[in-house]
Amino acid sequence: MIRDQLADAIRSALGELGVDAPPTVGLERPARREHGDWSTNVALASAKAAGRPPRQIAQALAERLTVDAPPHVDKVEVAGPGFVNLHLAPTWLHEVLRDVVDAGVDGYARHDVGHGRRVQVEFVSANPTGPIHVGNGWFASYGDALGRLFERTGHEVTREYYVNDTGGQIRRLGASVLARADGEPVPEDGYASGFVKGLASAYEGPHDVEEAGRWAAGKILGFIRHQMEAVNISYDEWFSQASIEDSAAVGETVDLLAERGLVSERDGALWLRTADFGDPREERVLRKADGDFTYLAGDLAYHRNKLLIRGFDLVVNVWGADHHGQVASLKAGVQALGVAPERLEVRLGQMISLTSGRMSKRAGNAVDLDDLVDEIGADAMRILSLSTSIDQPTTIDLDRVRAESRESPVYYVQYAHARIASIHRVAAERGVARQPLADVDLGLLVHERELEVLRSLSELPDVVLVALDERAPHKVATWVRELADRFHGFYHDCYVMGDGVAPALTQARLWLVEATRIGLAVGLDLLGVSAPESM
RNA sequence: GCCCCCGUAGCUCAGGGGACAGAGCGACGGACUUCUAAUCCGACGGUCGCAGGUUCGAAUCCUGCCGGGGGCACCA
Repeated sequence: MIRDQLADAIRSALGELGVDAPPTVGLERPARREHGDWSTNVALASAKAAGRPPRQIAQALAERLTVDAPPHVDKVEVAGPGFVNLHLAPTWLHEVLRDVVDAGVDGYARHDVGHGRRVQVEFVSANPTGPIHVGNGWFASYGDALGRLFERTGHEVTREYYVNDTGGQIRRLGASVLARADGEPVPEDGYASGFVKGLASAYEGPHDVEEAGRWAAGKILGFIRHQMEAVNISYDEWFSQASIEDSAAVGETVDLLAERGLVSERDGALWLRTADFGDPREERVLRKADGDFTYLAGDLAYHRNKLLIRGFDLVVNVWGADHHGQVASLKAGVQALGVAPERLEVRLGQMISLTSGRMSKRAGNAVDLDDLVDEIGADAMRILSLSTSIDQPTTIDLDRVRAESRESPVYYVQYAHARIASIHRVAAERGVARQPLADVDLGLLVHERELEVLRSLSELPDVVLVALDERAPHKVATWVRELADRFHGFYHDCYVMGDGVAPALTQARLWLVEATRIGLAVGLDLLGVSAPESM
């Protein structure tokens, strides 16, 4: 990789100058073209320790790198307070093209930082009391895309939906179904949605809230699964909460905590001491005075199952910010079970609301995910939800989303892919076969539009790693848009085939186009968006 | 009261120590006899909420304040 070569060269040049290099040599791609292809701030960073002015170090470094130039470097300049800017010959980008083509869709920007570690991503996990809504869909895209990033970086991923199929929730659902079936109004705390009403008319089981609730939850879950598949999401596991709570798992988990000497009884309740594990509260209740376990106890049993029984190396829970209050006690409880804290991550997504107000099933102002998908399509929905950080509270203006759906950024990117497919088709029609890459003169690719495309492609491996580290799949969306942007510019200014394009240039450009196709395909796949051959 | 997130162009958002702050949409003006105009090009548009601080350098980090959202149960 070019960066390593440059970093090594800089490090050894600094050594010859008697300057201690910082542990990592800061090398970045400047935002401005005139600042070169790569730029280093080592002179600025090491000035203080070296006791020399940064520009003086930069000057000496630039001279060394000019005399003993690393591969592709053809001009070195000192700029600003002490940056050393490296201007590279286009050959470095031609190597990028080869890297992309050699690796292909399967291999380019694939990393093995995970070393096969088993990661579970749990997301959505909305109660099966009705179809999931657009807000849930936002986190669904996020969780799935995060899983894709983990997969591409050498992790083994399990996508999981935790199904609340137990307790009061289910009884309220059952009571709502029975009330509807009897033609009575649903209870105050019930579910009055049209979906439940529709289910009720089909219910033929016994007049029992538990039975009716379980039946309805199963039906609803089937629908949720369908909603998820409609946005290209497939779960590996639908984990039943009842399977935890109806088993001895909760009691066992509490016993385990007791064995560790962290549990005490007071006022008829059982308390877990959590203060030592980063919880701002001293203690949390595990078993209420009425003998029932708390939600926390059940959740700890579930997480014991994830982390100690199934033994995932890393568990990532994607939650809405309205569950913020659960984080500290859960993390503390998991540590109390003896699990290293870094094995459990909770990503809180800020609230998604509609211009008409916060979405709520109870309030009845939620818009079902599948309704929006029917209108704008799954790909537009995914790009829309994956274009912004989950730290950003989002307000969706549905009228606007509908109105703008035809101009969705997704089409911009997909169109680039379709154009490429079209070029390949036309080339085949005209009998223009691509020669083996080794026989093609990539040195002909010197147009600024061509180089811009290649610069974007060179960034993808870094983008993937940063997106992974920051759990920020939207960075992939930003990148893929930029690649498409540069490709459209190339497409406009640089004909691949046609009058006045020499056969050798056609060959080089066909490979550039192919490399772009690979980049777009990788980026779109990471987002779970389709890459059409034509539009 | 305490905790988390956010405040960047008219709107929706990127950028989250680096050199003159970006994109889409909206509004303005151009470009199709070639591989898809779902495209391209140009111009317009900003006290990066406010005030201090750290730094060679702050939209970015720290502190305080203002504004918005969320959370602080023997509920799930």
